[in-house]
Order: sequence, then structure tokens, then C-alpha cells
Amino acid sequence: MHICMDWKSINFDWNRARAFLVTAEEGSLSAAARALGVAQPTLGRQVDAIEKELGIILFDRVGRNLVLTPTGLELLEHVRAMGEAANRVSLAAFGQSQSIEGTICITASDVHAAFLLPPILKNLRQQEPGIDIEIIATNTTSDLRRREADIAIRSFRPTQPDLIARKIKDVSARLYATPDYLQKIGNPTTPYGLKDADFIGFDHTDALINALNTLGLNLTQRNFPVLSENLLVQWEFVKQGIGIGIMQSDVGDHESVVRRVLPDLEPLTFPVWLVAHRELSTSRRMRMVFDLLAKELAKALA
Amino acid sequence: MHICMDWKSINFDWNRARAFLVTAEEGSLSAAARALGVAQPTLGRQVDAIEKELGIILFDRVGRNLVLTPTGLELLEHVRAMGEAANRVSLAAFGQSQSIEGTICITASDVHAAFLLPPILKNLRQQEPGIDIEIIATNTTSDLRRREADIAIRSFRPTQPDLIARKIKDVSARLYATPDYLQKIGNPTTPYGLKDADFIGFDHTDALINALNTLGLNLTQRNFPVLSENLLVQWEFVKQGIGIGIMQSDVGDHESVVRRVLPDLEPLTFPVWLVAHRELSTSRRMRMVFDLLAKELAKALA
DNA sequence: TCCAATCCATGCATATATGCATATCAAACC
DNA sequence: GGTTTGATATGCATATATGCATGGATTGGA
Repeated sequence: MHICMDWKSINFDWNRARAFLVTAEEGSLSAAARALGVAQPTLGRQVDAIEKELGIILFDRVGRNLVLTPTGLELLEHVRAMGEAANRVSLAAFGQSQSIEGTICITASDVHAAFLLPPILKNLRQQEPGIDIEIIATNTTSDLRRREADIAIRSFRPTQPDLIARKIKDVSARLYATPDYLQKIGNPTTPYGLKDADFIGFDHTDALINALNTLGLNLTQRNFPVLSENLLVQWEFVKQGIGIGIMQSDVGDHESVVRRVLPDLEPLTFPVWLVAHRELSTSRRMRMVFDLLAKELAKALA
Repeated sequence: MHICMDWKSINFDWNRARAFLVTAEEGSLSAAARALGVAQPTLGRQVDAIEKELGIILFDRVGRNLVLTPTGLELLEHVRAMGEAANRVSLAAFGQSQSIEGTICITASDVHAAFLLPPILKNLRQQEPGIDIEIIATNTTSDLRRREADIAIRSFRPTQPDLIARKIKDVSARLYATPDYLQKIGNPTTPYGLKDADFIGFDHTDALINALNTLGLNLTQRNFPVLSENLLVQWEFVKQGIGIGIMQSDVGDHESVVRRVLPDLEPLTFPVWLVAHRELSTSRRMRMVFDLLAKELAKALA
């Protein structure tokens, strides 16, 4: 090391840099303030302060919102790098933390969150009352590397090498509808009988259609007049006789108001993976929750 | 961008991270406080706070000083990355600044600082009173990329691609001593006559010896009983008759108490480069000083 | 063994930053 | 055109962080 290393170049207020980063990424002071959990005037003053401190203009105040100046854009690139490093700091710190107390954030599909997790969480809460649990129920995949969640329950194998993943098992999914609806479309017993049926779909992509057609059906977009990204909403539609929906077998078979469509049709199968960031695997709290989830999920899906 | 990007992982106090970084790099709270220009208790409390905030122990308080824990070492790596990014932020901000007011930090060898810069700085101060100048006179090369200085006067061509360099000219250096000393060693007129002379050296490396020997001398470490990294100190030794020293010709020839040793010996030559960080070239203040330095240096060295 | 130097911790007065409530403003909508 | 909505600024009371002075502890050396 130098006799006297020079730190004046990093001797600006780093929190103000963070304020700038989040404001630029979120697009407004208000949104950034919400995201960071601080008041909007605070963030506004921090951005003003860093502009003064560095002697540059980061945002043009145009109308009711801020737009980045070219200077701001230039700086944003470097501040982003700070943010990514800060993220790694946070990850490493969490991983090193040996305290069992604290929060764990779990993300799962809404179906898993609603039907699978409640009894498991009950166990966990009893066993470790010091651990708080936050559930993010979403069908969009959260980015574990940004630590949007600590543990994810996924239906695909993650590819990033810095994630650790454990396959719990394969689960099956089948088509369900109410007896009323099935009668309305003539109690079909062959795939051909479903050619004009209404299905509840997930989105406009053909992924589900293709999967079902490989099982012998012959569906098109026309068969999916009702869409929802929320699988619980889909399931309510099915239970109320709107149409045919797909659901995990163990959930569908336990729902008395519906029954299988084409009971002998081969089910769809998909895996259940438990995923966490590798850095976090050294955290005692993390391991505790991860291992308990793995054990209980395997039991629940048996 | 996600619907609601999650920033909680970077929502720790970044200034505390900086406090940890500098403390770890400097080795003590006191040194870090000096380096950052804050009080030592402030830094101590910031380090305490980040330990609490992240729930980890960064330093072991052993005796009167701090030593990194393995956890601290692990985190330091990531915090270093934050620091490097912060450094780039600072560089970019400076480069984008169009204000002519402010400070410019120039590093040069002590000889250049003492003999070359004074008249140039006088000009600069007259021409641009709003620009403050800080001179780092050292014979160790400052790291421009860390912004230990804004402009450097160097005697070698920098290799890093993110630096801009302009060669001013080649200058020559010769051997000087007092008439008294030369008489004492028998007024040598050939390289052989210097075989037992005392030279003032820079350090224990053979670089200078090798350079002189290529001119026909035949010196060894024995000829360098007096060493100083400070060339001005060397020069005082020479002027007081301690031995023979090397000095830029234009400085040595204007010093009346010394004269050339072996006047017909071919001089050593080395280039003078003006160097700055590429990011800074867009700064108005920077360009002003850089261009003036280039012009005046060329004139002064003519 | 004592002394001096150097470092970290603590108390307290002060400076700084934050949050809340509110004013102000611009754009979209009826 | 007025109204609503969602944004940025400002005033003020409060919370938080900082600096200074000081105490306590450890190391290295006379």
C-alpha cells in the first residue's frame, strides 16, 4: 500500500449516489422514495445535494418529472456498478450472518403459496418463532441474485451457476372442470370432444397449448377465451363453471366441486425445485429454512 | 424493468460501507479518519453501525487495534468493488463538470515541482484566479486512475489506455559536483578517473548505475554511499560538496556553485510526458490547465 | 518498571438530515 | 375549462450524526 493512499476521490456522500441510482432507475423521486422506504423530500434533497457536491446536473426538471441529462446518463453507468457491488455486499453479509433471528423472503407461484406453504409455514413458525417470513406470491420469476427473495420455489431448473438448487420431486397436473360445465359440453370422453371447449389460459403464448396438444388434444388460441396470469383466479373461474383449467393433481383431486376432465388422459408433469443463492448457503437461518422447506415440501408432495 | 424492482438489498447505509472500506485499507480507525477528513469517533461509530446493521462482526478488537475477521475479509472484497465504482463515479463527474472554478491536483517529481512549475503556476494563477492548484511533489508514481492526482508530469510514457499523454520534449541530465569536490578527487577528465568517486544515489536498484555505465563509466554500488529518494535533498548534498549527483542540464548549468563533471560526456536523456485521465479530458477546467501546462512546459524546457 | 505514544471508546453540545404536512405545478380526463 | 391525479418543492419540529474533549487501554522502548 502507498504511504498515504488517497481517498479524496471516493469522499463524496455514497448515500446520495444511491439516491441518484434508485431515482434514475425508478424514474421519479416518489417511486424511488417508495422503493427505498424513505420520504420523497429526503430523496429529492439528496439528489440536489449530489448535484451540488459533484458540480453537475443529473436531471432536467421538465414538467412534473425528471429526465436524465447526458451527464446523468454517463454517471448512471458507474453508479449502477456501485449498486451491483453493494448488492454483493448485502448478499455476502447475509450469508455470513450466523444469527438465527431475522427475516427470510420466499417466492413461489401463487398456487404453491396458497396450497402448499400454509401448513409448512405453520410448522416453521412453531419451530423457529424468531424467524419472520415474507412470501412473494408471483408467477414472474424473481431475481435471486438481486436478492428480491432469499429462497424460490420454481418449476424449472435454474441455470445460473451462483444459485444452489435442489429438486424436490416431479408433480403432475391435470385438467379440471365442474360437472355442470362438463355436462354443458356433452360430457366428453375423448380429446376430440374438447375441440370447442373453453379453457382458462395463462397468457397469449402457445406454451400451454403445445403442451396439451402433445397429450393428444387439438387446441388453438380460440379455445382460450379467458386469460389470467393469476392461477388462483383461474382456479376460481374453473370452480365456478366458466371452463376447463389446469391444476396440480393433488390440489384438483381434493377440490370437491370439480372433477377431472378425461380422467385417463396422461397428466402433465413438471418438477419442483428449491433454489437459493450460493452466498446465502452459509447463513444459519437460511439453511434452517431451506432444509425445512425441502423436507416438508417432499412430504407434502408425496 | 420489473414492475416493482426490489432495492432492499442495497438499502443499507453506503457511507458506513465506505467507512469500513477505508478503515480496513488503512488499518486503523484513526488513520482512516485522517484519510477521510472526519473525526475518529465518527468512523468508529459508523463501523459499529454497519456491523449491527448487517448483523456481522467485521473487526476483532484485539489490543489497541482492529484486525479483520474472516467475515470482514470476505466483505472487504465486495466493498472494494464499490469503492472502485465510486472512484469511477468521481472521475466521470469531474470530467462532466464544466465549471472553471475548483481545484486541480498536479503531481510531478520534486525537481520539476521545485524548478519548473513555479513560473508556470504564477502564470496560471494570474490567468485563472478561480482555479486552485495542489501540487504533489513525489518520486513515486501516483495512480491517476484512482485520481490521486488530476495531471501528472512523468518521465516515461504511460501504458494504460485510459490515460491521455502528450510528450513535451526530451530533456538531458548531466553529472554535477562542486569544484572543491572535483579537486579533492583529482579533477578527473576521463571516466576512469571517477572509479572511486562518491555519487549521490536514488535507491538500491541498479537502474541509474546501468544507465551511467552505458555512457562509458564503470560504477558499482560502492560508488553510491549516499542515497535519498528526494532529488532536492540529493541536489543539496551535491551543492555542499558531498559527492557527484545527476541533474537536469538546464537546472545544473544555472547553478553557480557546481559545474559539470566530464563536460564532454554525452548526457542522459529522458522524455517529459504530460498525463491525465481520459475521463477528465472533457472538463473545461482540466483542459485549460492541461493545455497551459503543455505550452509553458515546452517553452520552459526549450 | 515507568513513560510516552498511539489507539479505541464515551459524554455532551452542536450541526445535519429526515419526516410530516402542505404548497405548487403540470398533464390527463371528463 | 374545471377537476383529478401524480409529480416536485418548502417550512418546521424532531431525530440522527458529527466533532471535540476526555478517559481508558495496550504496546514499545528507555
